Amino acid sequence: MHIDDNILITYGGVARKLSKSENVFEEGEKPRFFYQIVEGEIKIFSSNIEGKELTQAIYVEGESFGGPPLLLEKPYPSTAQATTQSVVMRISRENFIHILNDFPEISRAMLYSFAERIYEKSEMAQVWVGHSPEEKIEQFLIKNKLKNPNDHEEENIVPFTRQQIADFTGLRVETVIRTLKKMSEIGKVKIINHKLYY
Amino acid sequence: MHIDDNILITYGGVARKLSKSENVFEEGEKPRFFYQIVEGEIKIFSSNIEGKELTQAIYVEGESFGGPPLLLEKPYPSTAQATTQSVVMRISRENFIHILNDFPEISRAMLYSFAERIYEKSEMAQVWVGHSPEEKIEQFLIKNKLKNPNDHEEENIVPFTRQQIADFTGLRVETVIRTLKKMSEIGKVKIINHKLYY
DNA sequence: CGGTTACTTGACTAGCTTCAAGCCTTGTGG
DNA sequence: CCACAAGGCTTGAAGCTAGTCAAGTAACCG
Repeated sequence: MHIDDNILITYGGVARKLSKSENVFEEGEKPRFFYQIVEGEIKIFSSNIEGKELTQAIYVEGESFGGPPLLLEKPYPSTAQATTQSVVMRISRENFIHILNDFPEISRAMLYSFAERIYEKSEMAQVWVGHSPEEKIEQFLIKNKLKNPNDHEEENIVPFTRQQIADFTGLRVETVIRTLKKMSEIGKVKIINHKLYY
Repeated sequence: MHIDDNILITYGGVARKLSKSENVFEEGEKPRFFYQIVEGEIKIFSSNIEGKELTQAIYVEGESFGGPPLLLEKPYPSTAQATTQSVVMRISRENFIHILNDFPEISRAMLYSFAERIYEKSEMAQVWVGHSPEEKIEQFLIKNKLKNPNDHEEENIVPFTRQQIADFTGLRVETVIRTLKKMSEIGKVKIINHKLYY
């Protein structure tokens, strides 16, 4: 889902710069804006009382986020945080709805984009059904590989740290490390100089 | 999300009766139809190799399901199964898209319905973040209570079997039973005559 | 009232988490 | 260009606890 920047600006869109680790919005807050990433990377996560995080998604340049809670006017179920210095454009709920009304094709694109997100989240369940760490990690790697269809020919570097894999799968770093080691021994992944290939 | 039955019929909708435990579609299949429940209850779940199931959602009369994979033309990530004798109406992808084009208000309602489903799935993550069984079960019960806003005054019966709670939370029945017992001892839930109140 | 489904309990085990400590890699500033 | 800081990775040992298996008991439905 990507709305042309010019349209956003016409409807009152304002760009804002975020430093690394800065939050765009936080779990529990009431939504006020629609956000689209101009530059950088935004991570969506929820956390429990002990501070453990579960990463729900990572969005990059051109993608939008926070739409569903905004439309429904329900508090954010998760926090959005810049993982790197970023620039996001934001626009009020009111104007966002004007755009949906004025541009049926954007409305339609949004429907497909939401469908995509539901589909991804269902797939994510596959990661969570897996009872062994190996199953979870493998599902995660598979899901991720499918997202980069150019790369299906050979093993490619996995652009995640062990901690990120842990946050996505709900495992501990140490478990991820030990499991990946085991997986590399049986040839399911390659680890060269600490870098992970799948 | 509910489309008027007459509209569905006008666009070639056909009703089909399902016995208990019969599948509407299965994980991996290619979607061909849009489904809406006329009567009964449909459970959506994914399973791993060992046959363990994770329930993703339960839909009832008037609700539709299977939309996202159909729109995206991607294989079903989960299986849909009647939990009780049911009747579902189905309509081809082509005609479903005609409806979306012919009725902008249905298209809009669908967008909000998808937003709702994304929101619910994000909330569901809260269930999975919880590392202790107690945390998971409590999150599940909270989520469920919020869905019945009429019932917020006192403790109400929980309309799920322990097995269903287990399938939703990814725990084992025995663990659910033992945890609920513990929770009833500290007053978080009530168990009267094997029935659960929260 | 008989059969089926749901619930319960106990004992045991595997393996994930936790804690603690140390190593490697990368980027930055002098 | 080098040194050092910071973040990421790795390892070991020990404990906890959810899962498993097995064997019941209780409730519900026709």
